[in-house]
Formats: sequence, structure tokens, C-alpha cells
Amino acid sequence: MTTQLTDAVAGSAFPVGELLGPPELVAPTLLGAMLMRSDGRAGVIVEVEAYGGSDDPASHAFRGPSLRNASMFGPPGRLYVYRSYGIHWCANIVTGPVGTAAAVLLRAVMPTGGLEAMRTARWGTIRQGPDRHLCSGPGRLTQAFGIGGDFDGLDVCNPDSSVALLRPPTSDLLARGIVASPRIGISKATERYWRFVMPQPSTDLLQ
DNA sequence: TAAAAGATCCCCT
DNA sequence: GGGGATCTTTTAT
Repeated sequence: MTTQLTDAVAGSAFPVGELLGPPELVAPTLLGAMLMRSDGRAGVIVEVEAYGGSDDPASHAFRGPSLRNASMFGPPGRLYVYRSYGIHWCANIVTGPVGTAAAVLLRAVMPTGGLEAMRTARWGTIRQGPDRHLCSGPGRLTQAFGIGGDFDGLDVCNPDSSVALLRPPTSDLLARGIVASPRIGISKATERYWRFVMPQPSTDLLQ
């Protein structure tokens, strides 16, 4: 079942040109895309948030470039990975262009491949949690995929990268039932509906 | 040099 | 569903 879903969704490499643009416009186009690791771990992106621009006070880059947020100012199609609350790693996909800080935070993924590796990465082999907690959260999905600070700046549009972004085979998988809402865990710019969720991806994508 | 805030998760109820 | 733990980064003194 899981491999079937992987095969059904796995498409071509995500064209970097389609990632270039305002993050709040690029973000919803990432829903339904697949995040894939070279070792087989894979999942469909179901929840994202847009960050960036010089006028987004919730963005890490609001006060300009720093050592941490450097990747946000880089070219589109790269990862911006940072440590959150001193504990977790969070992964963004940069939407560029160079010199402009813009990125889309990956908040949740529906696991479709490499489930065993994800469970081990999340909980080890002694005691494991429910599968619904594998990748449902920005810190959880990076742990499940084994994405850490080393992956900052990685080109996800290159299919040969250890983490690659794949486009769904058909565009009509996108933009159906997508819901926009305020971003989670922020205190500024909460009036912006820059969080995008695809409510029921499994039934659509499985058919 | 110090302090505060933070794009969160785990565990217990 | 709610409270506490956790530590890095940034900013102010």
C-alpha cells in the first residue's frame, strides 16, 4: 500500500522556476508535492507556512541577514534548516530570489515510504509512538527524515540530492480543498493567512 | 556579559 | 487538551 502510494505520487523533479516567487504564493503549490530521501524515506507535503519578505515581522529575516538565516537570502530550491527552541530542527524551502529572504516552512508530511526508517529515527527501537505522529509537525518531520543542520543550503530540486522535492504527476492533485489560516506559534502578523493545509490528501492520492 | 523570546514537542491528565 | 522542559539566537546593557 505504501509503496503503491509512493509510485502513484512520485513525479519529476520540482522545477526550480516554479519555486521562485512570493512565499505565500509558492507555499500552496507545494501541497501534494513529495519530499523524498535517497534512502527511500518519502512523504507527501500536507501542511506548509510562508515566511519572508522585508515586511513579515514573523520571519527570521525580518531584521536582516544573520549567520543563521543566510540560506533564506539564497537562491530558490534550497533548504533553510534552523534549530527551533534549542531542541528541534525545522526545514524550509527557499523561494528566492537571491538577496530576498523568502521561504516555506514544511509543517507536516504524510509518510508514504521508508516508514520503518522513520520510526527508528523518531523513537529508536525500544518504544515507539503512533504513526500519525511520525511527521505531523515541523520538528517531527525533520527528525523522521533525518534532516539536521548539515542539510542547510541543500538543493532539493536536484534529484540526486539526499533530500529531493518531487512534483505530483498531475496538477489537478493540487489546489483542491486547500485551507488557509494564520501561522502557528507566532505572535506577529497573525492576521495573515499564510498557513496552507490540505485536509484529506490520502483518499485523493491513493486512487 | 546577560537576559529574554521563541516558526515546538513530550508526557501526563 | 494543557503545562512544562529544553537551549539557541538575538538583542540590549
